[in-house]
Amino acid sequence: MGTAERRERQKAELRDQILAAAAAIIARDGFDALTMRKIADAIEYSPATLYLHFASRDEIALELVRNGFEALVRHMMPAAAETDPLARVYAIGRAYLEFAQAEPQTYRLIFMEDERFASPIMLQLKNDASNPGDTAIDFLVTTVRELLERGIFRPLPAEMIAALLWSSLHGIAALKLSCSQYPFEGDIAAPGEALMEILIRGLRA
Amino acid sequence: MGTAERRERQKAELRDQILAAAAAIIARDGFDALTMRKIADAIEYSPATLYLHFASRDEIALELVRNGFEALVRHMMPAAAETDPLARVYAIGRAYLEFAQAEPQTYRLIFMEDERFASPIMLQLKNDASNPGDTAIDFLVTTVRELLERGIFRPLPAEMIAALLWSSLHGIAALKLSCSQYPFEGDIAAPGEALMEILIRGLRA
DNA sequence: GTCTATAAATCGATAGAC
DNA sequence: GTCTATCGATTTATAGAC
Repeated sequence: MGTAERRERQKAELRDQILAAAAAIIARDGFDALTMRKIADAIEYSPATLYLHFASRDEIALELVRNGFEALVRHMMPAAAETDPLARVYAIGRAYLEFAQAEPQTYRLIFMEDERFASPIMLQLKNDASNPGDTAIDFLVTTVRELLERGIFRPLPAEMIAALLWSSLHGIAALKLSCSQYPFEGDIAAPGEALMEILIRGLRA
Repeated sequence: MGTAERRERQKAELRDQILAAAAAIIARDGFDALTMRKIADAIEYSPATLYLHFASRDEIALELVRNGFEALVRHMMPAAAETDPLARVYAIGRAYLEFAQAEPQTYRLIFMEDERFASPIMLQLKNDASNPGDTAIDFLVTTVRELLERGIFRPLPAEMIAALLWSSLHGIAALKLSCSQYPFEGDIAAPGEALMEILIRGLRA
């Protein structure tokens, strides 16, 4: 445990502190409220110090999008463990909407903010086949494939079905976050359930 | 035609010029790029002049949201004229997605930007029964009612069905605008069509 | 490493001359 | 009615002292 290691560790710790403070600011006041000064105040360092760990505000934001996306995937993990594929679709959808409501600013940051931040993650999702099953959309595609193989769903492209299921749920979540009073008042779990029922009925063989 | 009338007219004209310039800026660079200075430059007046017609930047934004929403409704009018109710649902959905793609920044401004701007419009939509059939969501609710009365759709609350149809289409549009490459590459008309088919199949009696 | 101090830019909005 | 001039606050990011 030399001096170098301790320094490395402390540096990483401060980096994490920065990210945690930034995440807290976004969670409380939204992405636009994220400024270097506020982060610096929160961790009780000077703004200049932040630039020793991140090149710019955008770099912090991008890291937060990555972390946020991981949190979303983590939140959906239990649902992906459900054995019955049809029940799994429901469970995944429920978990997805739960996350959107529980961490609205994180959800917003990932999917509704600047395309500059969301796109890199999404494109990685599209191109990176290194961790099949570990990404959110793969949960859905895999499950849809299972339902297709069992003849429960009509023969349609699995990726298309998954994309439509996803985007439909996103529609509810996004509308709720952009206009909390209409057309969905209160919790979106019920409309989410109704939507999934309709969609799955429409997809059945 | 006295002097007073001319002055009134000229004042109204300048007001329209301001709104048009603001709309152009948003269409080109998005809502965040809308600043009083840029508007002033565009119409070749000083920033101070803007405050003779609008109290604040927010007031201009709110007016643009109103205008944008009207443009959306106008774009959907032809679809609402379709006689067959089932074909009308498709036509309304198509027109909706068309608008989102044709005027992405307007769509964004209405539904995906600050809730402060969207909500007043949406709440008006919710509470104002003065112009039934003249608002976008009413196009859909009325059509759904027709399909319910004819026994084509299963007996579910018309408002709920309409809200789910709308939010599902919004999901495609919003995802496209926030992440243009994934999961919907290119035009969203095809996935929109596929989604509507699945939904309507799931809604059939 | 961390700070202070500050540059350089941008913003909304206003006061007061004309 | 319109302008000039500017206030006051905000931002990201950096230079240079310690």
